[in-house]
Amino acid sequence: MYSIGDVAKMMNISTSALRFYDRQGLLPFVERNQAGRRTFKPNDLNFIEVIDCLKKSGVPVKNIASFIQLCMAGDGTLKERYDYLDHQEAVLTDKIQAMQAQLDFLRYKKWYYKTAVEAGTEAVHFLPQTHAVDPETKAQYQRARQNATDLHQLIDLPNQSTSQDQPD
Amino acid sequence: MYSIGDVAKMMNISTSALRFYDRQGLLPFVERNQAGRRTFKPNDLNFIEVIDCLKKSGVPVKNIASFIQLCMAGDGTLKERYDYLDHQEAVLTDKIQAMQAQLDFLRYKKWYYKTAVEAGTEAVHFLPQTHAVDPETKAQYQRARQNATDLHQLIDLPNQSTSQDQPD
DNA sequence: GCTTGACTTAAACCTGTGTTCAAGTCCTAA
DNA sequence: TTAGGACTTGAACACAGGTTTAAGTCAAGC
Repeated sequence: MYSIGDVAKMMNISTSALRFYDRQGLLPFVERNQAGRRTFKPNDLNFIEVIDCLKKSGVPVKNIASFIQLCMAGDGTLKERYDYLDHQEAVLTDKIQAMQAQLDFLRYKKWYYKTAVEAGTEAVHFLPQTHAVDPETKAQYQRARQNATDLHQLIDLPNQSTSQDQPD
Repeated sequence: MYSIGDVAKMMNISTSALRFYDRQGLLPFVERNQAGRRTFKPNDLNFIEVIDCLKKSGVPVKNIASFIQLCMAGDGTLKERYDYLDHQEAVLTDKIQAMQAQLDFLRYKKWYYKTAVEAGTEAVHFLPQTHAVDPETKAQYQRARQNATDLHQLIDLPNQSTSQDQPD
C-alpha cells in the first residue's frame, strides 16, 4: 500500500495533480484507511500508468474519466475499452504525423536562416528591391533536399558550441 | 492586400485568434489602412505560417513573440533566429519521441484488451484469486511482439465495422 | 439615404489544468 | 507531550489561450 506522496514520487506526478485527478473522477479505485487517507494498491499504479499515458497523449481529463468508468464497470465493457484505445491510437498517430509536418517546416526555416547567416543578410531570399521573400525559395529548398545525401549538412550550421542557454 | 477575414480563411485561423495574436505582439508587421483596418501583405503570410507552425509545435505565444521580435530587428539577429529554430527543432523531435513512447504503451494496452475480449474476461490477465494484473503480463506482450511479423495482427481486433462514433 | 456585412476596440467571459491556502487530522520520535 | 511531517478538505487563485459581447466605424449595393 502506498500513500499519495509515495505514488507522486514513483509516477512523477505532483500530489496536487493526483488529488485533482481524484476530484475529476479518474481515481475511483483508490481506497482510504481509517483516517481518511488514500491508500494506493500496487495494481492501482497500472491505472495511473494508463491515465498518465492518455494525458501525455493529449486526452482531456474528462475524456479519460469516461474510460476509467468503463474499467470500473466489469467485463461487459471490454470491447468498448478496446475501441476507446483503438480510437486514441488513431488520434495519436495523426498527431505524430502532424508534428512531423511541423518538423519538416522548421527544417526548411533552418535552411532559410542558415543560408541567410552564410550570406550575411536575409536579402538573399528577397525579391529584388523588396523585403518580400521570393516565392521560389521553398521550391529551391525542396530541390536541394532531394539532392542532399545528408539532411543535417543541408540545414545545420557548424556548431561553434558557444551555446547560449535558450529559454523554452 | 488581404483583410483579417481573408487571412483567417486562407490560414484556417479564426479572426478572434488573429486579433489575440496581434495583441500579444505576434503581428507587429501588419499595417493598417486609413480606416484603422488591418491590411495583410502577401509576405505577411510567411510570418503567419511560421507562427502557426510554432503554435502547432506547442510553443507558447509569449515565446513566439520573442522570435518575431528578432525577425523585426534586422540582419543582426539572423544567427539568433537560426539558433531559436534549431532549439525548437530539438524540442519537437523530443516531443515526437515522447509521443511515440505513449503510442507503444497504448498498443500494449490494445493487446491487453484484445486478449481479454477474446477470452471473454479480463481475468485472463489477473493473478489467481485476485483482481490485480499479473506483473508478467507486459513481458508476455513484449515477447509476443518480438516474435510477431505483423504488429496489427497482434493488437488489432477483426473490425466488424459497426463503428460507433467515438467522442474525442 | 439606408441596410448589410466586415471590420475596430476594450472588457468580460470561459475552459482546462492544475496550484495554493487555511484549517484541521494523524502518526512518530524526541 | 509536543513538535514535525504528511496527510485531509473546500475554496480561492493562477495562467494560457482564446471567444464573446457591446458599441461603434466604414464601404458597397439597393
